[in-house]
Amino acid sequence: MAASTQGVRTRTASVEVTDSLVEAALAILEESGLASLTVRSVASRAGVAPMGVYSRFGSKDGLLEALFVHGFTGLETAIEPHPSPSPMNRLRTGCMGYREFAINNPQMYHLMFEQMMLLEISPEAQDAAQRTFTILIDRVQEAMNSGDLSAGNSVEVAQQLWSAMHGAVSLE
Amino acid sequence: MAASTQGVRTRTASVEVTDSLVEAALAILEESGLASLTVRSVASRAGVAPMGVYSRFGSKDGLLEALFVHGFTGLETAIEPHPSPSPMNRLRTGCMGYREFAINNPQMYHLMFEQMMLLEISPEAQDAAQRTFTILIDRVQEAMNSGDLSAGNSVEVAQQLWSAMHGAVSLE
DNA sequence: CTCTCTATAGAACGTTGTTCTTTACTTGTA
DNA sequence: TACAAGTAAAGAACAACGTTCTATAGAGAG
Repeated sequence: MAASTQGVRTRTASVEVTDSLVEAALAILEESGLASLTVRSVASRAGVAPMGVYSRFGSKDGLLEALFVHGFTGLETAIEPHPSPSPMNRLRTGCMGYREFAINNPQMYHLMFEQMMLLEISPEAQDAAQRTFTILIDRVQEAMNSGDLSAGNSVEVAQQLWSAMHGAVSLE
Repeated sequence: MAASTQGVRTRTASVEVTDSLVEAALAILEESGLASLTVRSVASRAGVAPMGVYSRFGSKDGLLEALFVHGFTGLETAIEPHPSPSPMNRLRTGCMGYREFAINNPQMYHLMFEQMMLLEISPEAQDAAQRTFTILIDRVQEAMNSGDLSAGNSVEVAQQLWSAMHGAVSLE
């Protein structure tokens, strides 16, 4: 912030505090669950006052949204399939990566779809989710092009695939 | 309660207060969402003190669980298909009833799967959910018996069907 | 009619998200 | 180097939540 009115870059104290807060929140989320993720607990673990959360993220929801984006970034790399010559194989390993992510980060996975459903999410957060979904669409399209998957609307098929995966891991 | 030690049935004041609380909670849930469903707001709307919720349901979670059961009872009748000679038709109308229930009672639908995922639910509440799921299994089995659906494990197929439906309406 | 017991109303407690105020530090200037 | 100015953080404070406590009113038994 500040940066004053000049072009001079002001060293704004501790930029890494933002990362500390996110890290602390992630740790608490996976260790103790969403119920224990309070503004006070996160700030305390990060070594700052609760006010810090509001300076950086505006509100608790802002912090949750940062976690949301972080989660989708992680999911994006998780569904990045192993390099394989077979498009169908790439699609399969991507789906398995999705399942593993959900199983290994249950709290985070739950938070992500929690937010997606009931909290209105910012455009940039929506971008993060869309980007991940696009990867799935690309994999489906590849499989269709190679003939491994019968041709059709790749977006719709990807949607159904996501639906099925989400439903399956939720029940699991 | 009490009912004293004798067999004499004591008229315990107002049994219908329990129903009033559930009704008030349902109204607030659909009108204003889960965030507005506080112990105070429910008790106030039902015309009793907050303590009433704890006398009847033990806690707020107890009240939510009562709503959970109520919701599954409603879902059960919603997926009860139109009488039709075709098993496949009955399965389809049941699935459409499921979707309509979710769309017409979004808050309730969300609450039901919210609870199912993160709150440990009592055996009787689990029964209510199981009973609903059993109906779906029966429909699938019927369709399999008639040959409309290729034979297989009806439970697994029903699970996949539910997963797909849940995923679809969640994204929708 | 009186006594006893139960269930309720209403206040109170601890914790939450959020805001306010004071303090201390960083930063640009003389 | 010393000083003025502005910002960010610390910690108290506030409203609302779930929950508990306590005193009271009201229903049944004798």
